[in-house]
Amino acid sequence: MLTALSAVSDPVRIKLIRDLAGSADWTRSCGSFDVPVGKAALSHHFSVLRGAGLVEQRDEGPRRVNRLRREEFEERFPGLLALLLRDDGAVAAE
Amino acid sequence: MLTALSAVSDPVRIKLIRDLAGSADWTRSCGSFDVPVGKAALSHHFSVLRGAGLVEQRDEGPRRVNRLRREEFEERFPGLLALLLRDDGAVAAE
DNA sequence: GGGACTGTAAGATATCCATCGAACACTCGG
DNA sequence: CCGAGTGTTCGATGGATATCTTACAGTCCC
Repeated sequence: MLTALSAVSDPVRIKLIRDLAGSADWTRSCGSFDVPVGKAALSHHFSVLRGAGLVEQRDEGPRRVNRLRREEFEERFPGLLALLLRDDGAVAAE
Repeated sequence: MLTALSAVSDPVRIKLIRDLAGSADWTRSCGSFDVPVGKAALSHHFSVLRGAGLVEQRDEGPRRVNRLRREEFEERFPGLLALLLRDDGAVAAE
């Protein structure tokens, strides 16, 4: 539980989750997100999201594509994903 | 939103919230919680919870008593408080 | 096979934050 | 007024973590 809450307490990771939520499963490679960090940090953030059970990854040729684990996450932490996806703009405002 | 999520990503603060949820409003002074930190750190944690809008404080003679702002917090972050109060033991397990 | 591209791993740095100890402000009861 | 009790503030410290740079491991295409 602390793992999930910490994973979700980062502006970069929230943006990743939101972008991922707005795309179909397995359509977004790691490099396709517009976040202001280098690829090493990005890789780290995906690792954290994976560790929290929020994101699943799969190799597809040279790229690694992602999927938001909606159902699994909802079962373990009911309402948390919905909370993150609502209220757009609240992140940047703080 | 990040403020609230960060506030809630700490084992000491989660314990405070849960203990507070199990008590009537304005019945718990700051020193009445069984957490393994000194009073300076405890004061800091209450400050964070206050800043996140989760807790309200009031002076009552020499003591400072607390109240969980259930309705207000539920309105701003639907489902988050319920998530924290459910699944006892999940914090210690991580 | 040699580049281009994508992502990870390792090491270094820097910042944030949880904690503590000590000093201070306040209230109450002798 | 003084001491006990309660909580805050300040400065310092240590640990976690977000970030970068560089180097490496893949895959694909020419």
